[in-house]
Amino acid sequence: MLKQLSGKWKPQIFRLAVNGPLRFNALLRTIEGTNKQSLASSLNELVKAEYLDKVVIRQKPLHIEYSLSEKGRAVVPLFMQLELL
Amino acid sequence: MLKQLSGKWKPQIFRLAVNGPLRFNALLRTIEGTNKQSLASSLNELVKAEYLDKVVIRQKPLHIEYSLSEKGRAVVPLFMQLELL
DNA sequence: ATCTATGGTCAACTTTTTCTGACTAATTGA
DNA sequence: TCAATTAGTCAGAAAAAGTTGACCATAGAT
Repeated sequence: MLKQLSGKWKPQIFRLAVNGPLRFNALLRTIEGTNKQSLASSLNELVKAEYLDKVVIRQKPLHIEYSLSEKGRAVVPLFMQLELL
Repeated sequence: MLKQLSGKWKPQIFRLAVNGPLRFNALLRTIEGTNKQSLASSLNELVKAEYLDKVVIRQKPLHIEYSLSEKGRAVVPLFMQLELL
């Protein structure tokens, strides 16, 4: 579990995901110091571990959204408590 | 926070610490596949992050005990919940 | 005095993780 | 048609984490 969420960028991705769906290039711009490769593998791992859902949005600019899955949302309140300690 | 508890051996150390004070060589024997160096730096980091207290026991066989600090004990119930997800 | 147990440290090496730069491929706008 | 935005992949380099084996110092038992 800790292993699934550990990594240099996963915590930040997780935090941002709480505020709504994420898009690849938006993350790349908002998370300072990161890079495509790391971001891509972090996102893939979070999807594989079922914390995030990856959805292709077939609209105006065809794009992809990463949003918290049910499992992902379940972990949020616990994390918030951990952060208060 | 996740960073402070991530590492190959820290989760196991933490789990064992819940059952009572830990001793260096005992850990080295009970955690399979580990080694002095990794154990030493994991313990030091956990002490630095104040999850563990390091206490020198001045008794029969003078030794050192690592036990959960208040902060460490506070995290335990949250971890138990996380593991149920 | 020597051996064992305590709890380490140190330098060098290996493995894993992260970063960099080049490249791809589909879609959209001018 | 050309350029930009979307979302990546790939190979190699660099950095971080983990492992190994040698060594050290104290204390207790033989």
